[in-house]
Amino acid sequence: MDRGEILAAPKNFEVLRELILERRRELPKRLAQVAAFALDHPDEIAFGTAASIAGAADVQPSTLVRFSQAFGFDGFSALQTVFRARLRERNSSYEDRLAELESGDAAPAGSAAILGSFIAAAHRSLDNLGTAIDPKRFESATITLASARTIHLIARRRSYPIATYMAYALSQLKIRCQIAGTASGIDDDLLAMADPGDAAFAISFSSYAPETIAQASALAARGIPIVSLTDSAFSPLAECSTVWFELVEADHAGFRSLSASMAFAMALAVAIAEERRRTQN
Amino acid sequence: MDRGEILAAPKNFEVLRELILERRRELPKRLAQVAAFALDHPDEIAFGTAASIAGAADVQPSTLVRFSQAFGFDGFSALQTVFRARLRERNSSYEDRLAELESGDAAPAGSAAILGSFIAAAHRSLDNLGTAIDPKRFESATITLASARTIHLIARRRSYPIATYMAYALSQLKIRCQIAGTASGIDDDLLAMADPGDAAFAISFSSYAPETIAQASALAARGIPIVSLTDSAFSPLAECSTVWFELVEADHAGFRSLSASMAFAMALAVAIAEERRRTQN
DNA sequence: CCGCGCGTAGAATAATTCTTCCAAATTCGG
DNA sequence: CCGAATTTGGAAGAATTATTCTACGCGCGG
Repeated sequence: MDRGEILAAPKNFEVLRELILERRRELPKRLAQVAAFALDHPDEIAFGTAASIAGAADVQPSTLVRFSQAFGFDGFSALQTVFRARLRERNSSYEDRLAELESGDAAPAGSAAILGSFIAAAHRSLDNLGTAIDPKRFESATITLASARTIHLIARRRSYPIATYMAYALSQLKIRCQIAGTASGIDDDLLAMADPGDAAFAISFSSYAPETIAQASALAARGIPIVSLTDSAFSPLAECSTVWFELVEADHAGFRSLSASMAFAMALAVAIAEERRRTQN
Repeated sequence: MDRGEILAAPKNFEVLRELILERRRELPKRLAQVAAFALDHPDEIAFGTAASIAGAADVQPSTLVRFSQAFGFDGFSALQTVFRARLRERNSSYEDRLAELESGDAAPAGSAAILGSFIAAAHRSLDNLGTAIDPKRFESATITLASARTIHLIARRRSYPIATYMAYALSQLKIRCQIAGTASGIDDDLLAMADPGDAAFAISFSSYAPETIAQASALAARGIPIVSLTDSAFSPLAECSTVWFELVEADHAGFRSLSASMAFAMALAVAIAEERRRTQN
């Protein structure tokens, strides 16, 4: 059996893929059959059971095990793990870079690795943003906010920078807005003056700031439409919102940047401006 | 057991998700816990085993089965199938969607297209960030700021949100910082108290805010090291800085989001904390 | 034409994983 | 404060799934 191949099992899908392509010709018939199937239907491998995959590829389950072992895996399950990992991290290229940076004993100094991680995390967040946001809801949020006389921005702590940015962008776009979250005392008074012709955009993540929730639901109770950005469908913000979006920022060691949220915020601001231009002219 | 719920198990993830959201209030504690976990970590459910998921969600495996049955499934496996199907679909259409987004103003409705453009722009910005930042300079910036007693954050207008975010992050990391840019009058006084043991991080883009430049150069003149983030080597900020970084955010129709800057800011904050931890312990 | 070796199928076995069940704990209504 | 109903934890068992093993078939060289 040992033709000198102590090849370590690749733990990265791309590498495995290359390896399979490379060795495809020299494999025996049934193993080649498995190889072809694996590259053509990676999802099937990721999710199926040995029996179901064997059926689909028209081989015996044991052939799958032998195939796996031929590539250095312990058994079929180990190989399957690689196929699953690929689906988990759905943007493989960025993920690779991250892995390189983190495992890189070429040791690009500590801080550079941290930067790399945050870049990778931001890429992931953006990908997630693209798939997680329902265009229709985005459209409807846009319309809601575009038809408001004044847009109230509600955010604290980690979300606060997003609100300040939107305040800046909206002002530039000549859209009236009012930011809550500065000097605690004044906020509530300002929000008390909000009338039903207004609308609010609230942002709150993770350990939800009580003031944000309180202010948002107070406005909601008075019939003011709320659009919100949060990180869980269970967020208390979601409850009182007319339209809400779930956005989970990927993290590096627990620290999250706001890259995707910023892209979202900016897109929303510009979309609102577009909508206004369209309807008012 | 039957409280009249002969509800058919949803076969499609979206429907299931809605159903979970709808019924979450009336669920008992542990089942609610599972519900939250399921919606927050759908991938985990898709891939894990009952035992591993139960561990992650901090419940018993049997609770997962009960949860599944409460939603009309035969058992946990049946529910898991729905989560897997979702990943499969998403993954297959993922390349398509990305292609749509990047090919620019293609099809999707107005506001969704805007969001897509901003996402694509943010991706480009991040790529650019990865290649444009010199690891050595990043390292040196980290060290400079890590050895400061207090870090002064200087930013206005469009850059201001970055400063507020860093202020938040640094506080969380127990690093003393002082933000300039709030009430104009006070800023200069606060900065006047800065001593040579401090350092500053200044951010300014494009049409450089005069106050930012003025404050940065005033500090520089007093021998306080300045790290800066700007968008051109010719920026007036670069002149008076000890270390500076050039970061150009890609734009959509002239509007820029701050995605890459946010990733940079967060990385810098964490790198500073790491550096402090390393040198002080 | 015969024997040798590699590859394969299929069943038996071993391991893992899901499900069921019941006692203990909790909650809710009286 | 008590009792009934519901929910929960945990472990035993049922089912599924992966792996191993042995015998058979096929091709190749002697």
